[in-house]
Amino acid sequence: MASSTPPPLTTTKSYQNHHLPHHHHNHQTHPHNHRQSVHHHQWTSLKKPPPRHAAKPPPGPTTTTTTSTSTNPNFPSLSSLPPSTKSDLSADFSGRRSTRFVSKLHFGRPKTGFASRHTSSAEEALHLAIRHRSDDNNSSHIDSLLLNFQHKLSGTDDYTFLLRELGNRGEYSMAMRCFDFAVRRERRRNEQGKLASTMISVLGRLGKVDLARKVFDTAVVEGYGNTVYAYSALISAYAKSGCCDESIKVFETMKSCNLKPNLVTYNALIDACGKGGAGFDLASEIFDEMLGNGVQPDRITFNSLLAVCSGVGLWETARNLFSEMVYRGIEQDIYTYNTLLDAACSGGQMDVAFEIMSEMPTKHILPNEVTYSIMIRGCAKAGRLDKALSLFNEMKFAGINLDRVSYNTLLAIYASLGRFEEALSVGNEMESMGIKKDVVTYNALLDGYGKQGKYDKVKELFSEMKGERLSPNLLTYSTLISVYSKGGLYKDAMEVYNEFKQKGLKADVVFYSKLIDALCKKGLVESSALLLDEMTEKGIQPNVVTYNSIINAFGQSATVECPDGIIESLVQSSPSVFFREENDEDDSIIKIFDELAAENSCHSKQDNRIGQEISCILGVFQKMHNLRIKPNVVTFSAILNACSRCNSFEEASMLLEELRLFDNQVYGVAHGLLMGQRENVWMQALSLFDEVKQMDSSTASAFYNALTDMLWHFGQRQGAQLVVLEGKQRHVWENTWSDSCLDLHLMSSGAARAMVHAWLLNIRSVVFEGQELPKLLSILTGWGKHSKVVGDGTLKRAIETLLVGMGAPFRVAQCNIGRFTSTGALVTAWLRELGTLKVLILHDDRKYTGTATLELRPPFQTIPL
DNA sequence: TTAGGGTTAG
Repeated sequence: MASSTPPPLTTTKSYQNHHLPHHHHNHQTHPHNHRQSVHHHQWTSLKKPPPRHAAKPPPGPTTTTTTSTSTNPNFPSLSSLPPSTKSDLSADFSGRRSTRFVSKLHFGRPKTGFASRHTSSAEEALHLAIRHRSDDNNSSHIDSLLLNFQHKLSGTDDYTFLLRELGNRGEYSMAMRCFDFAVRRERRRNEQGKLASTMISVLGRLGKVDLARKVFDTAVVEGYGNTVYAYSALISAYAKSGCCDESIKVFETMKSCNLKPNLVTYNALIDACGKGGAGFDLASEIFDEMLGNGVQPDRITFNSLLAVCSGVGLWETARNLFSEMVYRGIEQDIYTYNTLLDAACSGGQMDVAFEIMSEMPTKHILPNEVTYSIMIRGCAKAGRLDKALSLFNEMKFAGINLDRVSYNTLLAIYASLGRFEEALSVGNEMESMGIKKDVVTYNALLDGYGKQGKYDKVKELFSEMKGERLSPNLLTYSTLISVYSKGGLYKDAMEVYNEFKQKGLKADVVFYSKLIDALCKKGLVESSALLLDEMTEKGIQPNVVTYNSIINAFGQSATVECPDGIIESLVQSSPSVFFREENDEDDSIIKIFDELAAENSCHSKQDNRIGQEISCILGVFQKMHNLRIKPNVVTFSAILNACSRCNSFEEASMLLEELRLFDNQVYGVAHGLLMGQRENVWMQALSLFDEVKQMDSSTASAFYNALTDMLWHFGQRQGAQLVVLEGKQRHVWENTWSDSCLDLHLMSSGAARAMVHAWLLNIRSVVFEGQELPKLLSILTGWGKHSKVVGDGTLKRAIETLLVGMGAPFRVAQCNIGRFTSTGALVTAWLRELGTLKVLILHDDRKYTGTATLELRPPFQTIPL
């Protein structure tokens, strides 16, 4: 799979990992083969090595460089784990689906399971503090309460109990007052230090990392903060807020103060890698450093490493880590299993996930509500909604109560399907169980109704939410702004945006990406480019999602030149170094909405903005490359979709050819198939298809849809059919066909049309083998690829045209306008007609004959669309 | 010091 063409214009190697073959070293002297004693249990060294050692040759080198194996023979470095993926493609192409980490964290998880040595007076004080809390955020009553109790409370244990319990109830300002009170009355530094670490930990748990930092800084200045505990607590606080860089800075400071990091410190750091999305390499380095310093990893270390894998989509690595745990005699717990399951689910390995889940009871670890949430979400993402819903029943049957997350998950599934009655009834059940709807619940409903264009309902829910005194958050606002923009309700979008600003909330990359996407979908590339500038100036780096949205906007119509300035601004190589101060005059979002709302009201010709040449994509791609934003499979699909919207074969083929310089495997396949060089690229194509199969079903089907659409569009119809059959064979679309039914829903029109031909040919061979066809034959189109959009019958119309053009006897079913039916007898008769085979067999317009000549098939063979 | 939910690209 090595590239025949070197990447261009580049000093970095960011694309080369697409081409690197794996190094299968066969070193007999690999450290794994020489493991001897194991620190946990003597007997583990007698056990068989884990299957990976038996089944695979010793793994090749990885990126980390370390000498820890020599300093710690008990615990080899993780760099001896097998490669994280067998893929020849880079992990970037397959991509992690989420680019936001911080908001995925949920703060306020109560601290449980610690043995507290507090007195009953402390409990009494807590109950009084809670009972008398006021709604207006005024926590001053706790001061007098503490004064009353100070003689009954017996030292640090009581105060740390109060801090933790107030923290568990979200009462951080009361906790802060309690902390100030306790520190003031304490003279012993080490006791003050304990209070400070507890306070930092409590604040970190609640996501108040800036406040935690203040407590820490004060503690250091006042001479009781320079402890491993305080540093570890601060590292953990940054970890919980997803601030990996900050965690590492604190860690470095800690070392420069000659404090020796311990197991908790290292675990918190690895946790920070997971939550901050730092990638496995960094976590692995920290792990190695830990070993080098003689700190032995434990269950939590491995659980946190697993979480890193799950976050960045390294399923294979997660599996290997799990084996490593077993091999090392480190016991697994429910966290281990849930995290492993999460890694499997996000790696699209649902079957494996179910297998793992079924093994849990044999290890005496019973699935809990977290396990079920993970599995349900995995099923839902993989498009197995029936399975997701049945898991809820299984869960109830197993006597596991649905909690807030489970209810919200279930509700979100229904809302995303537009099944609002069921969504609302889940909401009611949830409330009847004493769980109030929260921001997440409302965000799911707003998104669901918004996607269906039910704007009145959106407005109603938004005010209902505020009526419940729930505070809309960043996601609420970005959902609403995107919904309104896509619906062309720019005035509403602007109002929501103003409210968002008044709240003092800060936009992030997802906020901008979502808005850019919405504007791109309206063909407003110019405005999108403006926003791209603005976000960069604000110090918010666009990511692959942002650019994918922009790429999607190209080729919407191939008639208009790129407006002056757009490309320059999209492609300019150096983003502004100076961050802009925020003020309204400078706010592009307001300007844009203002203008659009005005145009809207005088019915201006906004559609004229649509239409960019797809050759511009090359510039955008180059810009991504310069910014080291790695294109992924969605970028690929977006580019192919742009090609399908372009009528110029030359432009499309040139674009793909140029893109080969960036990634020869991926774009080489697309280009080769387009040019009719099937024999040359088919092996590469098959391995690309195998890679895509590893992704979740919607990503995979988007890939096949885009590729077949493009091939069909440019007349490479036999090629399109071969591709679509590969997709079918890999179960990209579920239950595609039987002798009696062809299900085309979730397919693009190109994929669907190629599939109809293939299915009819298959049926024909059934007939010619002398078998009888079923009495009734159906072709289902659903609502096409955008099946969530009510009333979008593009696919249905394309299939109808195709069937009529072939003279096939299928007709729209009376009871279901998305279904074409015919009788077996009629279809048999038609298939036996002389001319039928000819219209069924697809041809390619272009065949590559080894030289640069094109072989065009004669026009009389043309099959009508 | 460890696990699950909301958002973006198709």
